[in-house]
Amino acid sequence: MKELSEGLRQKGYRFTRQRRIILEEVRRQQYHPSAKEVYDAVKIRLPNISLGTVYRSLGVLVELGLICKVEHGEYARFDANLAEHHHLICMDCDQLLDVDAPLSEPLNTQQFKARGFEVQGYKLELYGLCPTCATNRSCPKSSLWKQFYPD
Amino acid sequence: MKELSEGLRQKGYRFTRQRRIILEEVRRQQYHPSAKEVYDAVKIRLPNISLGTVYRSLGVLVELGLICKVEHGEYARFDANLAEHHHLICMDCDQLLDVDAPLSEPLNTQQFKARGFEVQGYKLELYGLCPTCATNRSCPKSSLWKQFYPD
DNA sequence: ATCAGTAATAGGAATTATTACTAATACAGC
DNA sequence: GCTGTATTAGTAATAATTCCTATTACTGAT
Repeated sequence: MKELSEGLRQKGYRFTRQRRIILEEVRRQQYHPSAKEVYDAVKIRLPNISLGTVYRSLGVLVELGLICKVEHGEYARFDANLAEHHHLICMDCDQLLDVDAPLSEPLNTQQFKARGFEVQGYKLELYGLCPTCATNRSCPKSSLWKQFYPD
Repeated sequence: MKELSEGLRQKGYRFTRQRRIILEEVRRQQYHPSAKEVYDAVKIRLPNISLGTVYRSLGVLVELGLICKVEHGEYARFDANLAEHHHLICMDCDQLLDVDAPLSEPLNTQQFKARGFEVQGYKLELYGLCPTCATNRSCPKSSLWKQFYPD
């Protein structure tokens, strides 16, 4: 938690119980929680927490670089995984998953300079099948089956 | 417009004036328009068009693969550019721009297979400076200047 | 061309993620 | 502990998108 208190002080922000617990709960979630899901988890420990505080605190944590925000679909999701990784949206179960692997060939961000762009970073979003759905697909009882026998 | 009427027929959808004009207007816009901006443009030609129709039609056009949807920030944007390209969000002027260039080294989507992911496609979002802001940055009256003399 | 069946539309209401507002609270420095 | 002020709780407001329903207008058959 030192990085939180240090980061907050450097920006002139205050170290509050709410901010500490919100960060702890985002870190505890293994799937990317929405603001509402963070709120529900924090509410168990701080029953009077307000949703506005969760939104504001998540914004501060993103600003400090302690979590990142993934905008996909109808609401934003948050992620305490700071290692270089990418995200995959499974086209079968529609889940958002971490792909904890750097690219085998690092992306050359200088290649866009010729066109006048100065690229400083990037986000890579992969589309396909997650390990679970990729495995089930080869099985007759898989999701592929559903197209013949829909619910 | 043949690809529109054909695509609609294949899905069992109808070819309507609204859908045709909405596609024409998205194609005319050179910057990625929001649903509201498409609505405003279409309204000049079809004064009674409703916003709901624009949203529904844009959804159908995405489904047919005639336009793509870029979700970034507070609202979705639409893009009739079907060539392989990426998007850059300028960290200075906050605009979303097309980067009309395929990667110099094509991304190897098979590299994730070892981790169980079957990657079928991807979206690459670049962060940095657009040509205009990158040029202005080297000038004293640039946006960099603003950090010393904020508005 | 006319007709019938039904998908699509117009118009407006409903939904919902996120932000804004304000009085009360609690952190930080002395 | 005291004081100044950032932060919070609670609630209202905002705004993108979707939903609802009577009416309109495509489409395929006559």
